[in-house]
Amino acid sequence: MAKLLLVDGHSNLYRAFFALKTRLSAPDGTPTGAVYGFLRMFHKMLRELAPTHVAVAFDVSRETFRTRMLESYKGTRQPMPEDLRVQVPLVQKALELLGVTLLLTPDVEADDMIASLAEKAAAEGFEVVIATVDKDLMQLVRDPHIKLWHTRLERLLDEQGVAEVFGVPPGQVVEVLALEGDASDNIPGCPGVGEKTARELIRRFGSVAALYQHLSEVTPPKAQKALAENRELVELSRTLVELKRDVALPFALEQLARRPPLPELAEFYRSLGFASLLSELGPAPSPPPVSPAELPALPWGELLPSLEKADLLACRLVDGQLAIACAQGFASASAEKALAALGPRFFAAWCYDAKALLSGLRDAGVAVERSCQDAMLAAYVLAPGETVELSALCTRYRVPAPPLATPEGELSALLALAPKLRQALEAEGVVEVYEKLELPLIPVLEDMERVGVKLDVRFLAELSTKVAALLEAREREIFAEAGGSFNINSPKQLAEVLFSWKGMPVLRRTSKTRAPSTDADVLQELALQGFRLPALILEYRELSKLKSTYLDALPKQLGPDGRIHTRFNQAVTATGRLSSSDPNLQNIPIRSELGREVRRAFVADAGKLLVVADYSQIELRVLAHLSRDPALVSAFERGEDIHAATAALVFGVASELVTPDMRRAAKTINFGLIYGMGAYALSRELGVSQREAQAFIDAYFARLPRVREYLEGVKEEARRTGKVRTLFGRVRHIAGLDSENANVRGNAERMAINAPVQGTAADLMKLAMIRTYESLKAQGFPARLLLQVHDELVLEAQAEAAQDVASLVKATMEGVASLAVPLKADVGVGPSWAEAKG
DNA sequence: TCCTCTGTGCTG
DNA sequence: TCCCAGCACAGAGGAC
Repeated sequence: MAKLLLVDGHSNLYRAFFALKTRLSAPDGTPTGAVYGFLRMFHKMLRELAPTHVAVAFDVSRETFRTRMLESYKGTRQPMPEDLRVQVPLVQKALELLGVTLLLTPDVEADDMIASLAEKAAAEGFEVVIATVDKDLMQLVRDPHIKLWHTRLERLLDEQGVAEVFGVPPGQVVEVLALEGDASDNIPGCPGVGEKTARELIRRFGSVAALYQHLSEVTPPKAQKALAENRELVELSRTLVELKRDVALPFALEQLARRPPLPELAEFYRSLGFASLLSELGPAPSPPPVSPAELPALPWGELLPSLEKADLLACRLVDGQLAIACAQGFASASAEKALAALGPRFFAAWCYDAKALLSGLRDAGVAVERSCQDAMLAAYVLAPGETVELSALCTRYRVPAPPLATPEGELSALLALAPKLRQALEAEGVVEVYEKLELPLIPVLEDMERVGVKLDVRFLAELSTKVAALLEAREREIFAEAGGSFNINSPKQLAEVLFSWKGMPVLRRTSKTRAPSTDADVLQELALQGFRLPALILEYRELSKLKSTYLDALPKQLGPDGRIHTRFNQAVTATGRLSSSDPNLQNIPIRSELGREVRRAFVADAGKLLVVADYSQIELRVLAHLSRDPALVSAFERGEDIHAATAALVFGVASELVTPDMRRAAKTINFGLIYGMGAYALSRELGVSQREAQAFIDAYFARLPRVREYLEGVKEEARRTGKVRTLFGRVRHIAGLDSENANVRGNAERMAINAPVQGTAADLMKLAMIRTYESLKAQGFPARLLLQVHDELVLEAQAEAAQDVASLVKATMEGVASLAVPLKADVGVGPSWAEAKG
């Protein structure tokens, strides 16, 4: 297939210039940093994108039709720095020697030229890729045949990619830029409306025109006022950012076909001192830089017989179509058609990131209830905590990396990786974890992400206003006490105030830079010593954290449906847990009273209720099972308060004589065990001497000897094999167990102790989620899983069904495995997360 | 300008 | 010299 690469010369050259400023020059002293940076990037694109046609566009004059529309348009722009200007002819010469067509058209901006050319080529059946860092070119990705190679992110963006990176889909890029302006192009936008507001407003209203039709509904009031006052400027900005797509093209597209580099190129590179770029030119001076062997693109009907016979398939989504590859080549068809043709063989096909694939298929109107094979997850269970990037996998499993940014490149990499991954899963003994836990979890997580959780934004806004007032009051007190103003949020400035101005003692230094620490522990201690400022700072910090991370940040993540759609990442943690991001909903406050208020904002939709279920003491129960310690097991079997029971045991008193302090100490040791805590950490935690802490630990192990034996056994196994396993066979590789450095070794040992416990709990929860999801579906319950917070599940159910759902979830969680101790789950029902848990 | 690092703090 | 596993914020300073 013909593929046209259009390079925005201007933005890429500027970027290369600033990145490599003053760091390179030719033997004669001419600066060459920008030339080098540009060419290195250019060669990389040729390699990764493998285009058949290439052109690079440069601006040649500053006078264009736009300058006439806005006097200031580009008027205030700095002239090109001299050091950069002298490099332009060098870049152009190199490109010519590379056999690349230059587009230098007076009176037309390079962006307009690119726009016109891209649309023409797309109409003629080209795949078009535009290489730029400029935001305004993103508008062109509206056309499904046009994609954007973001040279900074080194990522190929399709329509969805633009939406991810820019915040709105390509069709709305112009609308957003009309509001926020574009500093690099001197587009004013609306003063007072920045990046965040602009994107939120367009997400809500859709366009500048619609925004002005509903101006009275615009919030915040500040934005409404700014928009009302700058209507003309906004509308002019909108005209300016819209690219011209009707520039006459004085040549045929075929003239842009790549030509072999000229023999003089090598000499030219040598004269500039670009030794490393010479290797890009290949062994001989003349052969064209052709990409490595690619899968041939074939019409669907032609590939189909091969697909039906093939024993290895790879797939991915391309523009809403499902592309399928086998050794003979690749082809794409509508998701529906492709899935119908594949039938159950889809489940054996390999993709990268199946959750994204399933989600895309669903967007394309096809709901698949089971996942296909996933190279990302296979790589994850093989080496959790390591990167699962596709290019890294190619290196790790020794398969040649094709141009991975292209669909055919990714598909051929998957075809090469799949057998290696399958073999490695078997060799490592993690096939079960992959097939029974990770793959079945994919549709569950996809559904949770899609459903999202409703947020009461008005409640958060009110709370934010209250906290803002409290913060201002605290700030005044702090400045009065400090005797001057400073940025309280800056640890550096705060340290200056506390330790230099006020002369308080430096209690601890940070580990990375040895700067005086100002963390909560230090402030707490200083407050205890009678200083007033640290106590105020502690209060300020709590409020500030709450406001910036939760009260103000969460509403910004709201989807158009009024719900928050977090991402549950399945291939991140080293222990097998999930993680949550964008936003992280696994760290919503609960420990402090004010923080807990945030959970009131997570609410059930009308007519529904939230059902919350959390495992009680899951990790300690896992430890009891793994160690089979009789005292621990029987305490759980009898359903005792586990911390009180261990306190009675360790302190040798009857259970009714356990004091709160004794229970607290036992609780700390119980938790500490799971983390491999030592006497030093325990002494700090309990506020006792290290000797006393050691005595506690000795007493603990004397009463619970099997726990000690288990922990020693895990360390021994880890030292012998370099890895540890969960009850379900999930593996974690651990380095450093034989290190000479006691610090490194201690860290490794603690990881070895913690991973099986934390990981087994994670496995149990994953299985419980899969079963809950299946049961709800099979029994037709009007309820959906929404969130997982490691040992807790949050569901939303029709109010009438909520109690039954609660019973089902509880039974499912408790019955997920039969351990040496019972599993216990507590459930609650309520209108909000806070109330359902209470 | 954007990106990365650092310190800090929230959760289980 | 802190106790495992995460993610996100603000500030500060350098740069593919």
